Amino acid sequence: MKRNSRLSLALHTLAHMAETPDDMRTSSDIAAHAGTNPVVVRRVLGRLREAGLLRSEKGHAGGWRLARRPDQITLADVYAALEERLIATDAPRAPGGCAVEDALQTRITAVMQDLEHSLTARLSQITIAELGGRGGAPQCHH
Amino acid sequence: MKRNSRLSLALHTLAHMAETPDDMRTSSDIAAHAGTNPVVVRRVLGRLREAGLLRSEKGHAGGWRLARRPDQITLADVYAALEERLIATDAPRAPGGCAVEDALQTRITAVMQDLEHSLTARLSQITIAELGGRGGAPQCHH
DNA sequence: TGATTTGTAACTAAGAAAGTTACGTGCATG
DNA sequence: CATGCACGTAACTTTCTTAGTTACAAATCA
Repeated sequence: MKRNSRLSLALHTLAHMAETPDDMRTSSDIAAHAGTNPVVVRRVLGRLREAGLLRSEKGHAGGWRLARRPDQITLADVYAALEERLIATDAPRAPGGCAVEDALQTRITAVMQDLEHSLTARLSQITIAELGGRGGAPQCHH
Repeated sequence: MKRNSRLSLALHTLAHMAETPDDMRTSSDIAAHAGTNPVVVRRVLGRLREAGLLRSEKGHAGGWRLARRPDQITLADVYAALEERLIATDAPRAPGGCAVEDALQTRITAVMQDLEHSLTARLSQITIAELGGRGGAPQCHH
């Protein structure tokens, strides 16, 4: 895994959970399934828990489970939870430069933010239930 | 500069060029203006040249100039020229796994591609002429 | 010819993120 | 209560990407 790997891991895991929401999964299971490390899984899923998308339990029968119904979790929730900024650029410089440059920077930033908003608007229309296959797409079992 | 720095550099440079399309600019000038290195500038702008957005000339009075009118260059052109994939994830694994996993991967990939298409559709509606300020926005000179 | 500028290769530096190890905390069960 | 299991997290290493830098050949024009 290389690019967008946190988002990819989160999406795969959530989609799986959406299929069987009652199963408790351990980070080891998830890691094995995703071909990665349990600690990496806990790091990523930890963010989703902080955002209220997942619940985790310690101890003997512990593990991870959805905190809401699958059709109540959108991709925008996931995107926000991971705090990824796919589009936004960072401000290249302090605004002390020339006026032309500042105006240009302002316009570019505005465009970027607009694009980011379009993206999240679209993400908010897709739930992990649809991703998991329970949303009209052909369905299959283990 | 850190994130999306190639895109940011390209956008700033093109926007500036859109304001005064007849000026020939050297990579040194552009680098100084952008707070970076001439070689980096040539690397980024080289991609834009390969995509037919810019022309460069060697020698004494050489430099860089737009290859088309500013209102004929869209942000989608720039995005494509830089071959950035803001959204797409790479395929996490070979498709030899279980059927459920493959179906899920297919669905996630489809969503990603859909998002990428939405993005480029939006990008194609914005020209660098608008970015530069000649598209209805308040205008200013050096 | 000589100054100037692009084109590019080769290398170094810096940063981000995954992977790994280790260990503390909490919980269920025998 | 003791044990085993699973999360939570810190600290470190590894890997990858990309910017930065140096160097030099090729091209252009006064």
